[in-house]
Amino acid sequence: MRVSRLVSRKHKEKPAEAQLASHIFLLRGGYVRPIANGIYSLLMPAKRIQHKIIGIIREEMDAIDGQEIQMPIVLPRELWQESGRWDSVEAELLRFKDRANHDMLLAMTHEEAVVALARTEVTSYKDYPFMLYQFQTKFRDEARSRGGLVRVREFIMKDAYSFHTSQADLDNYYDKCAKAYHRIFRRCGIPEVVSIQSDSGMMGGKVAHEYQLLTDSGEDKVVVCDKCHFYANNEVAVGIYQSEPEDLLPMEQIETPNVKTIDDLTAFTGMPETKMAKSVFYTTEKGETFCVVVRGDVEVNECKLQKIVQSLFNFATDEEVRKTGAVPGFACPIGLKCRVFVDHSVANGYNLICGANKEGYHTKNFNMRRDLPHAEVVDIATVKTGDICPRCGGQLSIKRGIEVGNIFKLGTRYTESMQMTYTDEKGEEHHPIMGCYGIGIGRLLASICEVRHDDYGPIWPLSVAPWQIQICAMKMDRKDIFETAETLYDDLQKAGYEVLFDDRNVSAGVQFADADLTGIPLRLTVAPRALAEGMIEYKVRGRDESGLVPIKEILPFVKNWIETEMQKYR
RNA sequence: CGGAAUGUAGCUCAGCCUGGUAGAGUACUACGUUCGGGACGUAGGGGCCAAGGGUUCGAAUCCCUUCAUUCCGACCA
Repeated sequence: MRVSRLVSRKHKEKPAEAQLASHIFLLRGGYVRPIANGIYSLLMPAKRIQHKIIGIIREEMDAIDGQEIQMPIVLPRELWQESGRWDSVEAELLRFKDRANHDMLLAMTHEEAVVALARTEVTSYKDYPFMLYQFQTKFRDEARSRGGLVRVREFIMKDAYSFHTSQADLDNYYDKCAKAYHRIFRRCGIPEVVSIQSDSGMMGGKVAHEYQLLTDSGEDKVVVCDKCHFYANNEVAVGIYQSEPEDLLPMEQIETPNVKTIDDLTAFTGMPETKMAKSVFYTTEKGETFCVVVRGDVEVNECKLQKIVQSLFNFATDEEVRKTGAVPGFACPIGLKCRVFVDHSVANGYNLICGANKEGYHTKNFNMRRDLPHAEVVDIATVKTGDICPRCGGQLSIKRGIEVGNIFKLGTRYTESMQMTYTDEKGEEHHPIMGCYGIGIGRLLASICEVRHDDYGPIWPLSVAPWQIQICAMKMDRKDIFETAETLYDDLQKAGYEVLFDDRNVSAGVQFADADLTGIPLRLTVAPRALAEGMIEYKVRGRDESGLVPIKEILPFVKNWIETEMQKYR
């Protein structure tokens, strides 16, 4: 490709709307252009990167016996009614009517479609297991897209669905897929992606993992143990809150005028937050108020709480709190007329301070096991830096990450609701067990840029770079330069390399700056000084690796360099 | 869906407070001088100042409404 022909304008300045490095460079480098909120066009450089990423993923999916298919983007309402998601998924699902006034939707995921396909194709146990996958556009009407290609509304995803006749077979395949995912990220040049335990959210199912690229610019919170390399999503991570055993002292009331918050209480009593029990009240959508008790230093994890309560909720008003018999600011979980959930951090504590349900008073020496024995003990704590790892006793910390992929054990959630069955060797019918496996292609592209760039632009790994080689030619108006550069371009292309040739007669600064924004790994420069010696210069993007190569030896040099470099991405 | 900010040339922005009919840099076109890390000069093209309504003799500027974008939350396979 010639730069002079390439439709991909470069910008010197940071676009006003971009904050993330990947967003800035993808716009500045002429990779993507926004069309509407969270909807982008890809220009040739980005399209080529996407093509390479898809190629890598396809190889890895084929290697675990995946069968590539393609399902439609537009689906009819009936399919999603079968699974129940037409009603359970709200605004994120884009619905519309066709000319016959029939309800349709833009697929945000393809479980329904793949089950509809597979249930008529596969009816015997002999045909199991199998995995179907595709690269297909998804549309999710996100409340807030952001970060360029990191969170968009329309995007291409590799989604794969496996079908099994036993849990053991799914477990086995799930592990194979997990390994394939690590290979995919390694081959895409981001081997630091980690898999973490996650919440299965609206997908249903029990076991799920996310693949997170840990980076400060990520939007997800990830809990990490530096000692045993345990990773978990903040929504499911569990910390341990141990307390030194103490003798149980008798409860007593203390006078605490105007002391309402935990901060007030630590200041007033001189005791640490870890000796406090904090009561928080919520009211569900149905209007039921309940109380949760956590240690003073612990934040309630509302995602965990939602799963326990099985309902949406908001903070209770003071009036709602009073109805339970508690006094706002001096609330105590004892003797309330509502459900009470106690976090392990409080259940394991000794002689804590809590409210007294009496204006101006708190209670000393609250011991949940003794004083509130029938409360429900649950895990509703938000893990924070410094908490104890449940596996190894090391320290947990919170890091940020970008979720570049995920895998789920779906079970029979969809095959039951959509009545997909197979006949086993005894002639009995069963619902197959499913797994599903996703990778967002555009997000992966942006993520690579996010962690592989310098001040001047992206540094694409050779395995995904839009082109393998960039030719810069200084002073294209000189005949010797022109002829050498053109010949080099021809020869490299004939030898099968992907070459971007900057054939413009512009200054070195412009060429190099644009080359940096394009981020191609190997740059060859044809310039007067070296050419006088019969040499061509090479420079590796993002590294202190450069030198001169005799023109005659350029093809073997390139061959060797590319082969050596590609070793890193196998 | 809440809170905040911003919409002026392809891009980055000034002008707005204090109303008088549109500016800079960059990018683009032509010519000349330059030429190894975003050169310079001269000339030129390019804007319904987000949209709609109002106030006014007169609105990019003041007021109202809507829309869009960004940031922070909520939400999110």
